[in-house]
Amino acid sequence: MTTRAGRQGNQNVSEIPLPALFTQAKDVTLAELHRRLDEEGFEGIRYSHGAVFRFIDAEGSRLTVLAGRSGLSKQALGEVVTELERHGYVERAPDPVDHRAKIIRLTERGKKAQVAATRILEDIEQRWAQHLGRDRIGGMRIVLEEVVRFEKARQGPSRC
Amino acid sequence: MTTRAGRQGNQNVSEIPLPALFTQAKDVTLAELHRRLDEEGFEGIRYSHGAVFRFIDAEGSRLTVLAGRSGLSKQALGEVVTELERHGYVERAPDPVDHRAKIIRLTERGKKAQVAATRILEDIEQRWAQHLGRDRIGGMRIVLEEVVRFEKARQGPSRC
DNA sequence: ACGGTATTGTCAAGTCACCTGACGAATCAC
DNA sequence: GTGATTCGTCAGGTGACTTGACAATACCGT
Repeated sequence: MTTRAGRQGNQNVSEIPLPALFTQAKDVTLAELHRRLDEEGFEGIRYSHGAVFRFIDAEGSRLTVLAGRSGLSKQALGEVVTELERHGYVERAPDPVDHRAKIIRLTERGKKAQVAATRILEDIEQRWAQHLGRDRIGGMRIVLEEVVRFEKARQGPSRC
Repeated sequence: MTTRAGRQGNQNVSEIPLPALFTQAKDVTLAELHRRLDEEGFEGIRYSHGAVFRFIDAEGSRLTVLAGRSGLSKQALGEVVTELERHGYVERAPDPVDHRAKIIRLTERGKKAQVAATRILEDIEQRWAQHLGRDRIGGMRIVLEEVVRFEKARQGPSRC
């Protein structure tokens, strides 16, 4: 039995809507990334943790800075940091200059996880390139970035 | 030529991770879709409602069928249906054959919203095509679909 | 006709990824 | 030095899901 719906009087059933297509692409990529991270011993890493791994500075960053860069609220990011701290990927150190602030820093384990995640994502992209064409995957990346930039420019101007 | 960064081992910031890229593409598309639906008088439509609009049959569908097609649990889908019912997009009618089941059917308003959503998404894609190249957008779509199929084939066999 | 099993949809409760509002502590601006 | 601002946390809420339990109904073999 086919899992396809296909009985709707409309012809283009195979035309999967754009948001669904993007979501599926994200989901399969993330599933593979997390599966392989887990495989390598980096357990408990979830989607939202990327906000830290992606934006943290080598010498550590303040929570507020991380929140700003990731676009999350500082409360949300604080929770993510607590979670990562519990798993041993980051640590909170008091800022010697500003006693209100704490500096969030990757532990050794955190740095290794960061490197592993980058490597796995590159590997996934390379495998796609091998099977579906290097120029086609590269083109997809570029067009996606342009699409995002284009739509943000269209929607953004209202934002102050 | 363009501002592209070669992968020379330099940790250039412009290499946005794939999951983030897909998520951003989804977000800007969905923002535009919902903004324009709202503009046309179709209010209260949210992301999860697509599970109904995408998979419902013209003559109506059972909740269980919709859940199966969308991949959601029937509880989750039931909640979505209740929400859409409250906004007047769908209605629950008892199945005359099977008294356990209820048939979920689009109202006139629901059908108009469905048509509008399809039209808006086509329009968004066409505008991208005009500004960024028809073949490039078409290519992105095809490659994305292949990527999803490829990854699902890779991940799928181990499941179940 | 009857008892066992499978199916339909709903209720309850929990998880994850966010959000806003309120707040004490520390720093900055004048 | 007093007031305003900034830093991170606590409390509580929402949206989009999940699993488990359940009554009502339908199906099936005897």
